[in-house]
Amino acid sequence: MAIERRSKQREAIIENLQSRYDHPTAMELYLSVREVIPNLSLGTLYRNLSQLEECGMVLRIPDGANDRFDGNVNPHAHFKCSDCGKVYDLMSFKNDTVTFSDEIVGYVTNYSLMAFGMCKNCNKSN
Amino acid sequence: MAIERRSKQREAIIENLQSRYDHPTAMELYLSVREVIPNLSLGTLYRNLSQLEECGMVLRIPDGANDRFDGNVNPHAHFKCSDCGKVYDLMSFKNDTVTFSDEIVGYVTNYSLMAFGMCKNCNKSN
DNA sequence: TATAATAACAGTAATCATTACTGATAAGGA
DNA sequence: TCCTTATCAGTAATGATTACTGTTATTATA
Repeated sequence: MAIERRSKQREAIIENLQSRYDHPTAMELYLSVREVIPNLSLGTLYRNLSQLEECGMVLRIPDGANDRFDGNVNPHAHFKCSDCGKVYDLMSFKNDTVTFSDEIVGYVTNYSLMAFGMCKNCNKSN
Repeated sequence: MAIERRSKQREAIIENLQSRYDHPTAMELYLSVREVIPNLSLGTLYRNLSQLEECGMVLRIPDGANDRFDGNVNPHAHFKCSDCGKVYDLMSFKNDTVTFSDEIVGYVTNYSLMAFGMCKNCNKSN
């Protein structure tokens, strides 16, 4: 269902997400938004994240069973540390070195690139 | 734990995976391998997939809560149809058109690139 | 500004892929 | 052949996400 009304819960969620540069999981975001709206429901958070993703205001970063969310909706690459699990924005490759702004954030050992769209078969039948 | 002994279950799993070019989920693979080993346990499949991934014989393709598996361990890009959910190998981009071998498989509307490795902080402390 | 329709909410139960556990089986070295 | 223990089958537990139910609050209209 599309967004039809405003709610302070949704506005707190998007505001929180746009004010940070880490890539919180649903639970991390939940705990953070609860500091502003203490009785925010987890179901409400999930529902709003899905709505906001659908209307292009939030980017979902697939990360196993624990997706992450990003207020920066320009599609851009990410780097996940296999050791601590943190997810960084990834701006450029240079050999095996990842550069973000002017700072090296880590060393790539593997990657996963998934493109989304519509395959030829489905395009034909629709 | 590393692999130390052979088992017909594990061999059936890797053989099945290497003989196909779709990208089965754990359940799809389970149902397929059960045609050879009817009493294969789902837990055994998951345990072996994790072991095989760890020792580099199987590639895990992150796909939400429903990961997919690939017997082709050369890291390579994938294309997922948002309509039918099928996952194709993706060999090259050309404008918005995806080409696999000589055949167009679909039209890209979005993508997700996640690089894995070790971040600077963890690299320092290890 | 009041009223009414219903989107959105809080709280909670259900779902479902995956992981962990337990006792049995079998690989492979001595 | 015997023994150690990796691996197994079967099943219970976990945990993120989704669905459901009754309540609240947004917003169009009178």
